[in-house]
Amino acid sequence: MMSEPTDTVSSGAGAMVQEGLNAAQQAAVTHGDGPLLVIAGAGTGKTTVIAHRIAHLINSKRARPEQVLALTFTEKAAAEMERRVDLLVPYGFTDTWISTFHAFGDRILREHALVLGLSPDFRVLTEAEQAIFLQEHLFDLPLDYFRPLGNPMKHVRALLQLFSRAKDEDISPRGYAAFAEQLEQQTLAAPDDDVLAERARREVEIAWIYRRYQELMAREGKLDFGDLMTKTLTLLREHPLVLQRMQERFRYVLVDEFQDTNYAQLQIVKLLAATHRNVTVVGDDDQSIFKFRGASISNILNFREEFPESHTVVLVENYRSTPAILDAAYRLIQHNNPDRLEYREGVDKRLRPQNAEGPVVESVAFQTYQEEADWVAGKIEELVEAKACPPGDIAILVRRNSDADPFLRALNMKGIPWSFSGAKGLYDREEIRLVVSFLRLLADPQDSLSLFHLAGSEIYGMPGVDLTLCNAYARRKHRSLYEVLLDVTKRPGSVPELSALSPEGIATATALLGDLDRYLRKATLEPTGRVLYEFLMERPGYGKRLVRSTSPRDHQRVGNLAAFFGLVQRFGEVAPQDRVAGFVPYLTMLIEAGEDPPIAEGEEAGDAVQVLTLHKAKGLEFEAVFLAGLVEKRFPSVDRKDAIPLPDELIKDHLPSGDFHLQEERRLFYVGVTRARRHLFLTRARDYGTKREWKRSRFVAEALALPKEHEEHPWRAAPDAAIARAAPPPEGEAALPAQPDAPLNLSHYKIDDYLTCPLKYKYVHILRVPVLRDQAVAYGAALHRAVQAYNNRRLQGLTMSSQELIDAFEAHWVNEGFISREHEEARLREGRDALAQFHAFAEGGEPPTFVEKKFRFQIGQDTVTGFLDRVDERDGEVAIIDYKSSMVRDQKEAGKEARESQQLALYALAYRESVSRLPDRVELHFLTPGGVVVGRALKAEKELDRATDRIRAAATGIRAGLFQATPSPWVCGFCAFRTICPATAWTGEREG
DNA sequence: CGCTCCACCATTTTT
DNA sequence: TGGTGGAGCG
Repeated sequence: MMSEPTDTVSSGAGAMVQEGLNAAQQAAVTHGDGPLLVIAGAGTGKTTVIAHRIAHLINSKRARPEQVLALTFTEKAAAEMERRVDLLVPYGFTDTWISTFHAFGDRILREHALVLGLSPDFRVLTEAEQAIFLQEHLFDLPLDYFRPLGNPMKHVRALLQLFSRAKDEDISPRGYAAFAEQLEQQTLAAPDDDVLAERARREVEIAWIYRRYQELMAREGKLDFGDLMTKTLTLLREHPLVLQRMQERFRYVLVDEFQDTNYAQLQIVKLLAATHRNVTVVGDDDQSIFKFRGASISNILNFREEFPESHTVVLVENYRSTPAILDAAYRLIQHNNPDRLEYREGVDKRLRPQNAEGPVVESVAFQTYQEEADWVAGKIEELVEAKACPPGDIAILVRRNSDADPFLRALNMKGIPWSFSGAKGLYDREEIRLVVSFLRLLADPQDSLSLFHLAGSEIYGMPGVDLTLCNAYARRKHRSLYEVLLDVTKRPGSVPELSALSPEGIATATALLGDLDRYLRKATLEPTGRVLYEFLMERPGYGKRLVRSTSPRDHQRVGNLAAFFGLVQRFGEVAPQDRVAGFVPYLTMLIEAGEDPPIAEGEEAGDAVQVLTLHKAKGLEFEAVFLAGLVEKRFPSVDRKDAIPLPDELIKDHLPSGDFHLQEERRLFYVGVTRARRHLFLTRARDYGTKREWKRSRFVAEALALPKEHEEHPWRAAPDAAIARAAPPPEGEAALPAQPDAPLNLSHYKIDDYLTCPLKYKYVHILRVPVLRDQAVAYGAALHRAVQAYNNRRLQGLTMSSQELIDAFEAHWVNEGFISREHEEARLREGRDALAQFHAFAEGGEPPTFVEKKFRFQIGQDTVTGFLDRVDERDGEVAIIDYKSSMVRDQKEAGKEARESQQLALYALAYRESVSRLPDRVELHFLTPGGVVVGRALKAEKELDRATDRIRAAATGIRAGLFQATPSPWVCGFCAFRTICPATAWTGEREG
């Protein structure tokens, strides 16, 4: 072991690089050996200090460039650091390691891959790729609870997130298993504790999955981002020689944003510095805002315990903000005491303003969020016109990406350029969806949904009437749209029903099929990228048109298409053979796995108002900052746990007191406030488009020392806003001609679809756009048919054996939409089990009175029709029964579903309409492999009235031709039309 | 004061 | 579709 160098550098050394530094900064820069904690408040020159310190170590010959290791979190921060150091060191320092933690891990793991038994060209998977990996191995994994057959992918992302969190905390599969076993032991001691037993079962399952996941990944030479940290740690721990070489090599270790490090990263730093102890960490506990991704604030709070001999430098001279802004920040953050370094360690962290006093911090409230946004946009206009600051030096900071929308609209109205960092959603751009539909068609010409989309798109522009006619015909005849278009174009007159097609429509279809034919041939021979390129640039030349356009909007579309080409290229790099037929399923999996690449930057991003989330604003500064949407429940937000939380017992970051979540939100607010140099506005509204009245965020009061807000008059919706909301859509494809007198034929599904989303109704019931049936629907249908057959037999006084029942189920089985053969088989087994259970259950009961009873009744001029699965009339009691193939936890939940079922309410109404008597009860029979679970409920006049209202509402809308989409994340997430739906597509600008 | 039901509203981000 | 928190009831 080499001996530790002693601190022999005189105080004058390195004076060259210290010009312009204050005393504290100088102390940090010129600190000799041993651990150093730099507590750097916002705007106190944190990056300057690290850069100068690195330069100082090199220039003073304390260390050679290659002996310095500086670790950051983001590529951006690493690049900035490198640039700054470059300016300070007179000669090249290419050997200095300035990189992110992950890049560091990646590099040394590749260097030492063989020691660890890794392939040196291991591949690091993105999140979406991880999900695909798990999907492919889903049935190689020991899953039960976490792989519901109705939706096997349900927990995949949550599991991956959990594994990632486990790696943050340096928990190996073995460590997880030990924890799960311990829980199991506890259940032995408390056999009556059902909750504990359930928990133990799940944790054991997770531990198994975690272990298998790691094994499978290793076998295929794949790592995830978390592995870059944990495997590095393993390398350092289990290979003393490697560790020793590292310690000798990196004589000085510096860590930026130390409050963001997770437990595993701290362990790496500790190991690297274990012998020489030359570790400098720079951070600010008050700016720790990444707990959700593993940041362990105790790393910085407890640094002095880990390194008792450490020196501490506190940077408090703030060169950024006015005194008023710093006052507000300080008042606010003190509410996090006592869980702050300042309080715990007794240091004074209060920022000392170096700037002159500026305008006061303004807090403004509005009635509606539109007014709030308009005011912000107006104020920005003022600032820009008064030359107080250019647009690019102004920021609107929001808590969530979705809060940005009204502000972007308001900025649009005033023609102020903006750049929104949350602009994800490449796949939702219309130009991307079009090329995706094109590729899908090449992979499967029978994909009528894609053909429908492409034919009606701006590329081909087939007249809507023609397209609808062809589509409806195809549906009626159970043929694909492709086949129908072939007939219509190749054999004119062969389809008498379609003789009304316009010549224009036929010409368009001919062109489209011609192109398809050409590209279908190419697609088998040439790589994906080339086929796509020709489609865009040659025939029909959609891309060429965009490239030649002068509109900035089209330029952005071109940028998006270029980004998409990048994805195609990445596929080409990994695919054994790069063809469209392989690319399409890969892309489908990527999209389903939730990959969501950002869209191309707009033109004027250079000098545009920056709209950002607070998290993204960290490390930035602006002349003027608007903190918007400052109301309780938004900011501070409500605490939401991870889908599968990492057990508390396994988390190392433990703090003595306080409301963790609230403290973190407060730090986020603190980060926001301290971004501002001169102008700071705190805005909010009382109405954010929901029923409730939103209250002022407590943080506003804390920052400005305001008294408790007294309640003014209760809020009322501005009448014009209410009218605007209720008004029909101005125009566009969502509206069809109103047919005021047409009687409608409705069903439960039609009503439900319309009320879920009118545009969905239009797709399903008017345009009849074909979609692939979900496997859950196919499963349910087969189950229903079998039960129906059984009930019919019983009705006739006959019997049906369990085996016959299962045979009927298998006869109706359709292999559709399963993610693998194993999935299909498991699902078949589940169905057989459910039916065996049903058989036992039903054999013990009386036969039904009616099976598949048809009903029909009138509401106004409209007819409602449908079938009742089963009706039992016995001893003067009437029960309406509906069978469900979905899962249900217990009787209680089944009862709840029955109570809330709109379908059963409609059925009860139908029954009363036909026999003038209410059914005594309605029942849902859930057919689960564990047994039949029955939920019972009453449907009284109140529920029937509600059902009638729903029928009327749907009928009115349909009659009026109103088919405007009502998009919302959770409805669209299940909708089969989301890939072609214009309501979720971005065609370009946002409109007001 | 505690429980249950019902209405309401659906993060944050890096590698 | 699911968790949360407020309101209302016992």
